[in-house]
Amino acid sequence: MTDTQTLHAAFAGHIDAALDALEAAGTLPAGLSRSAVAVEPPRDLSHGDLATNAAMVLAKPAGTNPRALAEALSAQLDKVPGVTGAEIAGPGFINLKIDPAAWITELRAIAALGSDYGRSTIGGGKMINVEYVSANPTGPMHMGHCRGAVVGDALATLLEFAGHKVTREYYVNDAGGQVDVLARSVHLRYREALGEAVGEVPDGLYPGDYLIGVATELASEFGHKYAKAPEADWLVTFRTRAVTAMLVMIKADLALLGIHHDLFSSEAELQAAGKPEEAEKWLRAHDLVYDGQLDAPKGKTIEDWEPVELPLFRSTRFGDDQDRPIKKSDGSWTYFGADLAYHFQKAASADALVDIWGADHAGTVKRIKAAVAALTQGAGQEKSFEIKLVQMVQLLRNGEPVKMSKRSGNFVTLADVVQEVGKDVVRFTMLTRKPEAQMDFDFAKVVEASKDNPVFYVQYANARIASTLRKGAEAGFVPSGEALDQLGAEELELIKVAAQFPRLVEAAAAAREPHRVAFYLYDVAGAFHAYWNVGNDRPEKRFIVAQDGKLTGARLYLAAQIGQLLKNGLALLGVEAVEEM
RNA sequence: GCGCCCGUAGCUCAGCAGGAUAGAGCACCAGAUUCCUAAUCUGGGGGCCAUGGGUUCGAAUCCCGUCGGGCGCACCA
Repeated sequence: MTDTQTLHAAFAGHIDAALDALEAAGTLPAGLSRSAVAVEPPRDLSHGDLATNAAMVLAKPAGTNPRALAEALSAQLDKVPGVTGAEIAGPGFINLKIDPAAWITELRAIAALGSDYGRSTIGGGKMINVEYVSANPTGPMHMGHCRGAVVGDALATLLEFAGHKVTREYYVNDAGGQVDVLARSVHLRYREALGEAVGEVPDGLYPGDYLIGVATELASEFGHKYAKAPEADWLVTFRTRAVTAMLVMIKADLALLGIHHDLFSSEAELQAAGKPEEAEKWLRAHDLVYDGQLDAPKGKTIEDWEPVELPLFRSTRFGDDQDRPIKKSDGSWTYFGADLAYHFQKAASADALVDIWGADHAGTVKRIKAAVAALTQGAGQEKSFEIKLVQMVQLLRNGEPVKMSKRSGNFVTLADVVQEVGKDVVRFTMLTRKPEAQMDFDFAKVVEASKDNPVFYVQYANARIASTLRKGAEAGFVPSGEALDQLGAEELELIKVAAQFPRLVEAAAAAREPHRVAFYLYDVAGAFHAYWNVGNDRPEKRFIVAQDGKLTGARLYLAAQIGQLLKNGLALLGVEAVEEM
């Protein structure tokens, strides 16, 4: 870390100091929360370079009116070095005009910090566990998993950049009924590999071809040993081998998107270690688990419904419709029963948990949060546990829905999509909308419109910069910070957009919203392209002005720093910063 | 029936934990290439922010109702 400070950090400090001064003078009551205070460029740039809402957000808790507080605060801010004017406007905004030299300083900060420009310490080294993907290990990744995978991955990177220690975790559901189905499906393919005519894959088994590989391996390894053997003889072996094979495939699929987890946690191992029993014991001792009967399900009729006594978690106390079983009638753990123990275990090695879930699991949020909160508090830990729901992606081809059913084997794999439209397009498309809104992903449109895809707009800006630097170098010009005072108003506008990056990173990380980074980069690219085109009409505004080496050096320096910014931003999204297109 | 999410321009979507005259892309119209990649840029038309109330100095943003769309509501995962 260097002691180079960004403009954003400096002004956050200035506002803080000014508020301290008001507190000392008795103008402002001490101890008010300043978390809502923001310094940002005003929407209308004619209002100034920076604006703060401090007077407005603090007026109410301070028991005064915004204008009066703004008067006092602007008097303080007027004294800050580098501020050339502080004006009160509208309902109580304070608009600051800044010495243009400050923008040049910011440009130098980008150069000094390089790939660390925008990196923040607001995370304070807090350890956050981000769990995402966690698809069942029963087949390859399909498009339904894609959005959560990309959002989770980008969020993890963003949190790291904002000063957190991050663990990227994948929870492997290798203990439920679906992996037994997987084992049986592989057994069928195993018999097939041994030459048996198995016919069509029966209903209830996974029909996909992707099981043939592992089945063939098992056939050559074990021969006919298990062909006629009772299930009990081979189930565990086949299940273990199949899950391992599926995970290899899943990891390869994720790698296509540039996604790599730090940790794969096994549900089966968790259960073998007795973690759910420990959790149950504690919950029973605190009257959060009891033996009881469930009501018949509502909204659905089930023919063979029978009331059974099960261990139930009192989730109705936490707003759930119904208490929820942690064990099945055969004594095995429900998904929920194992999951609460899993999250409790995760919480022991992290300060905060973030889960990325598909919206189809929304109904289980209340119970798991309640159970985990009870367990962690019981253990004397207050752990934040957030669940971010990612809405469904409706996959279309020419406006027609594409079926995504793992059962039928007729699903669109993630690998197919990445192959068809490219990793960067997939990632950027998934990240240019907020995750809680549903989205359509139409192949035809995405492929056809790929030339207009925003990702190329951003990448093109970076490629143009790279190209300019190359051309400059050919002509004997290199970026130089020597004559930056020659940069004019148009160049400063570009730097102002760039200077928002540190603030944006912090806001996006705090809100757990990586999509803001994508939209911001689009703005930066837009500002760059706009500036570039000024040079079309006015050759003296081009980056390379052959007869003026000093000016060219300064412009190339600017270009290089905008390029650095784009690289830093694209890295957060996991999108390549290509240098040539 | 109940719970969660969404409803902003013709289409696809932003709108940063209420704030200064609602934004962008696509599409449409009118322009800009003796130029460092036009995969770009400049300008224009187009919105009772689904709807009805409420909270307050101030609401697309917060709260409640209604309508519309999605997801979920088994000891599945």
